[in-house]
Amino acid sequence: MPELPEVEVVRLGLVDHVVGKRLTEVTVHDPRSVRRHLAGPFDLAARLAGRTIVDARRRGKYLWLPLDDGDALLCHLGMSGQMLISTAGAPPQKHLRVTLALADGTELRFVDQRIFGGLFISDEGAELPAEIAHIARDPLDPLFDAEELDTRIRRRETGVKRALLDQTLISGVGNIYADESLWRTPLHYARNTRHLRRVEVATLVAHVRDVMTEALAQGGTSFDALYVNVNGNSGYFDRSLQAYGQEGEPCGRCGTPIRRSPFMNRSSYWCPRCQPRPRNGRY
DNA sequence: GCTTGCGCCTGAATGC
DNA sequence: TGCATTCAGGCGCAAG
Repeated sequence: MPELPEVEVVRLGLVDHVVGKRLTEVTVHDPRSVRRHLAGPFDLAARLAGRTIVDARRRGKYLWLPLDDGDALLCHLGMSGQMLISTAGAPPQKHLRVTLALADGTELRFVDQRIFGGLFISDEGAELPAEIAHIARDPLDPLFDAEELDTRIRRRETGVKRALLDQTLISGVGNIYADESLWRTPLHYARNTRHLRRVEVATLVAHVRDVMTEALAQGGTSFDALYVNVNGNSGYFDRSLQAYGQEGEPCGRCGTPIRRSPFMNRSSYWCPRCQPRPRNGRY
């Protein structure tokens, strides 16, 4: 599934393949993929036709394409979304949801098996769409403020992994990178944010940034010039994961079998020795 | 205001 | 073999 590094790879692909180009016709094949565009699929298509894409930007896992009229086309890939460049007339992909035809004869195609992602237009959203203004900066953003995060996270009364997944505190962190960063620090996912020490928060944030930077470096290598890549199989996951998905495997530090615990209707992977479960909520 | 949990989806994997 | 159930995940929003 696309996490921040994969989304950044997609953004770079969009810069290369669609920025500066004019949209000629937009076809919505499945209205569920534009459900966040409240005016409906026909309105979305009509407003995009004839517009020129002037940039490709990102905040956290959101992408947006500023248009020449000041509006922006927002995109979230969700769990399974892909942005593909095709030549017009190429056979449709199995889960093709929206086709955006470009004046040069190519097509930008939004393909999404599970429809957790989607497209919508933000009025006057070229600079920063209002719909995503609540999303915090991510750790790869030059203006990311680690001091501010430290203050806000330690004011919270919640588990540290919940905080990592809260996009209003820090964006771009999904379940996989949360587990990897907590393993590296190391911290148990249920540690109370209120009782974290400054150095623990600082170390955690440094590891989040490292994990993402490493994944970005490796994800970029699988990028194909004709394919705005986003299938999550960046190769990084196969080689480098220390915690996520490693249930029963020996911890890379101490050899203790990695454990899997239910967490927010999904899973958390952790080393019971390096990341001991807090007993009273403080530790 | 802050925190928590549900529902949206599909298809692979698992259970009976 | 075939049908039913479970699981995975990010995010918005309603409820607590």
